[in-house]
Amino acid sequence: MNDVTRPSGTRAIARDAVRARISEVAVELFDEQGFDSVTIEQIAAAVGVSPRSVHRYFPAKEDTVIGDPAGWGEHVRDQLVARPSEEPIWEALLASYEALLAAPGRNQAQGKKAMRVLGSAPALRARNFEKHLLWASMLTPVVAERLEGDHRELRAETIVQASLACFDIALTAWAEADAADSAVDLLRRSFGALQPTT
Amino acid sequence: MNDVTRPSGTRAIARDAVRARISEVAVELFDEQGFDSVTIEQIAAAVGVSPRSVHRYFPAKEDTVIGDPAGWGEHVRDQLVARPSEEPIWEALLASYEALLAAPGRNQAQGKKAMRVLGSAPALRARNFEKHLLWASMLTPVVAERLEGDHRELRAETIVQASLACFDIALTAWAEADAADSAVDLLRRSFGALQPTT
DNA sequence: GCCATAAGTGGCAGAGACTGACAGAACGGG
DNA sequence: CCCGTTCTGTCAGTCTCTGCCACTTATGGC
Repeated sequence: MNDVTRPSGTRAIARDAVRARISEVAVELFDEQGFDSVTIEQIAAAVGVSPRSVHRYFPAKEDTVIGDPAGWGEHVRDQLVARPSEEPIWEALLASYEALLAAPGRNQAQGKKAMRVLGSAPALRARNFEKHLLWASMLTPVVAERLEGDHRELRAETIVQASLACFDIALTAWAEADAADSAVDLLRRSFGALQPTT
Repeated sequence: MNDVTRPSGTRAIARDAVRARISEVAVELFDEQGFDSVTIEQIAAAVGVSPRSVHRYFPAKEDTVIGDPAGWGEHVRDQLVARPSEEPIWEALLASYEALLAAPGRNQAQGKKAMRVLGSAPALRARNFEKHLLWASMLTPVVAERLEGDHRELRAETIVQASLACFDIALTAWAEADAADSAVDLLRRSFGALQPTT
């Protein structure tokens, strides 16, 4: 996951570290006190930087939890493109998301806490949806390519959004459940509830 | 358009009228200048009320465009409950949304402008998604009631979210299209791209 | 018709998120 | 070691949103 930026430098490393630290502290505080009652000032004080710097790393308060949408979105898209073209689209999408869940750099415990916090505040869930829209714009062209018949664009959009909804539902259920089911199992189950028409 | 506030029940009438007027003016301004560059103060001045009052009618700036989520959500749920129980769930959901589109009080032209504005700003799209979450929480129990087999809750959640995605996609496409297709046609087409497994 | 009550409104003060500008500190390359 | 780049903190400011209080006005009981 660490795309150690080529420009050999202590600076880039330090920046990533500070960024990760802010995110970590923020999620911790949100989990304890609730998203709304934690101020940027508190986060900054806990980390040991100025409030201005927190805003430099994360444009919006919600981004401290969401992370970098574009990076993971590209990951999913690349997985999807790599799937064999004769594979049904729904299975290809499922496999792509599974690959994301299995990707390195996804700390299970911390990821679960982040998901739990993410579900606690409407503002966060809404911001998370923005990420989904970004992913949708990346995935829809790939899906449309594979479809046949009329209205490919609209159908592709529908299928992609539905798959993202499955992804979101599975992760939400996983974060709330008592660890009885794995995220992958929930994802497969959610995908199993729908089927694109041919 | 300007209702004289003469008869009995002046307060309730005036309240609804002011609320509608604020929403109308706000959407108009957002469409002209963009959501972010219009301030509450401008809206208040254009309507002829104080900024404080605008916030009294609409807790958040985005709500001037979104409207009242709970009211329409109940409308959809009531429609769904009223559908015959032997009807396939996917058809029942489609019929419920169709009834919403045909409901009185949905001005076609103004609705289209609102949808266009709604798609223009991330903050608005996010807020719209919160409406979807509210609707989902109302519809999921009804859908779960109709399902059979295992994992009813998760499957119901998946089906409801997918249907809401269809609803959103159809309206977005309708607002952007050159009026070639009606909203109902687009909705049916989007629903047609998916099918819940039995 | 008169008056007490409740509802609605406006103005004020303040918290909090976010932004731009600028000066100083830390770091990396030469 | 020096200089330019990068990062950071401070300051000032905008805007959304929320209590609070005083004032106006419609409503209902008499």
